[in-house]
Amino acid sequence: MYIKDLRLHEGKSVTLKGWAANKRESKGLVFVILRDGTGLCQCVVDASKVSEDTFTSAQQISLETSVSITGMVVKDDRQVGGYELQAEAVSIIGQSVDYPIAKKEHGVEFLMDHRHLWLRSQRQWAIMKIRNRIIYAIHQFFQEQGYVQMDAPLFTANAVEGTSTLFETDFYGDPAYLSQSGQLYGEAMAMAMGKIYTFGPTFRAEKSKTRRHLSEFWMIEPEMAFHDIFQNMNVIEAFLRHVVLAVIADCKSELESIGRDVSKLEHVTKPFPRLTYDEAVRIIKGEQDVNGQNAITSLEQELEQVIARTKEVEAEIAEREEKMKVPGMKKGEIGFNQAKIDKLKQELGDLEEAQRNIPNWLNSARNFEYGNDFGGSDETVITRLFDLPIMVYNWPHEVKAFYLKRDPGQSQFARGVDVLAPEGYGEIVGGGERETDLTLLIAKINEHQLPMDAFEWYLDLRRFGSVPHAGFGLGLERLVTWICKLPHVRESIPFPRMYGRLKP
RNA sequence: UCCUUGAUAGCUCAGCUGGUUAGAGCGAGUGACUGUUAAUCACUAGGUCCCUGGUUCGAGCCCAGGUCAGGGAGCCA
Repeated sequence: MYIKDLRLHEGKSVTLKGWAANKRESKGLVFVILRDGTGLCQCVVDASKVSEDTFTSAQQISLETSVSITGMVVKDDRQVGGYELQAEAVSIIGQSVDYPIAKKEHGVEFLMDHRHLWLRSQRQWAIMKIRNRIIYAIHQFFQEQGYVQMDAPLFTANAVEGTSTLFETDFYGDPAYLSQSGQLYGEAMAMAMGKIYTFGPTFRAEKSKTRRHLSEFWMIEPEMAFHDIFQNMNVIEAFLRHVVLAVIADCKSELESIGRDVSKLEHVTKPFPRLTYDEAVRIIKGEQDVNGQNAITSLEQELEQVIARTKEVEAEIAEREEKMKVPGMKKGEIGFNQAKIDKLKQELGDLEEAQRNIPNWLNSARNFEYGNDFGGSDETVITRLFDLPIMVYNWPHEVKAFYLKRDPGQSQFARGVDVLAPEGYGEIVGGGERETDLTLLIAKINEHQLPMDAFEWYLDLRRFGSVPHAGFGLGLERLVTWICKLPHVRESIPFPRMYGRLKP
């Protein structure tokens, strides 16, 4: 019997098994908020209605103790799930002594050290439910479109992209590297199946400490034979739309409980803007407006707003601190003011952070040099102007991977495409059409100083029935982060692995 | 690797220009209360002020070096 099904059993006696998410006690009454993975339910234990043993057990329940409670299902609109259990019998399954995560705000480091327990809290629970729905939607989309799922190897002999970001391991005495991408293997399989997608972990040893980076993340990499870059963009757009709409349809309450504004996500029903690199650069530098908005001036306005808000927050903190100095304030009121001040101080810290960052971003946008790849701040600057994902294609070939096809008309460009998520989230997809010209490919491998013998098998794909093909890679955690509007990727995966974090 | 901010009770933090015995709220424990939603109220316990060295009559506070963490850059999905 699960909490989500209580409404089917109104007026009947049922048994729930779960964990105590909260407990309150009065004389002769114990209130337990039970959590079973499907929802929350308040259970009321009344001393006058149950045996002495049952009541003693109820009193012994502490935070996160696991229990089995039998009782009558009663409708009660005051409750979270709309129902309440009036207990008849209570038995403790496993005690929980001094549960570390209190009903209170905690710092990042403390929560990350207790990730194995943090996952039980409501917000993390909701995020993981959404992650699960996203994963299911991804498989649904590709399976329904006739793609074959394939697993690429995780041990590899060579780098796909830069060599500086590889984790080296010992493979029977020889160096082997944890995979940065399954794409080259995906291309091989696409020549067997037509359309494939990989779905697995990838590893990057980047010493990055930002809100967007993990050392271990899950990547979805579709590859389609007989597709060019424009068909590729069609697939990306249909795919992202399908996933977002599936989450909106099936995870309404989860999105609501984490405070996500669903109307912002609903914009994905509109066609995704497709910009060339040249256009995108003009927008970043403020030379071209988007819907009457200018990248540079709107960022300057934001900086002004941040400064104004900082003054407001500082004034409110000072005012509340002054009030608290006056003697005779009630204890409850002191607590209330203290909580407010703590919140405001946190906001103040974020605002000060923004005041340090925005001028740097403005500088980097104003001085953007044509021909460079976009940095994190450039992505933020441009995506703030849009309310749905944008696709940027035709990049200078020097800044992109060796396997991307040169544009036949303009050989300075490679047919790569990046998808940037809105609301400042940045790159979630990178992909493009693959180079089919054997000579150009060999030249590129040499140019990137990659070991030719490691790529002989890949070159075979061009020697034996080469066809135009394209594909892309989607970072699952970045997608989850955007859809949930999380402040950091670390909350988008059950146990994040990142620079400086290997436990728990 | 670089820039930047920080480390004080189990947790979140305050601690003035260096000054005697380091504080609050929450949590925990005990007690009161028959319907609570982070319940409320009273009392109690709880500290190697991150580490090492220095300046000083005196260091939680100043200086130097280190460790760990937050944010950002580079790199990337």
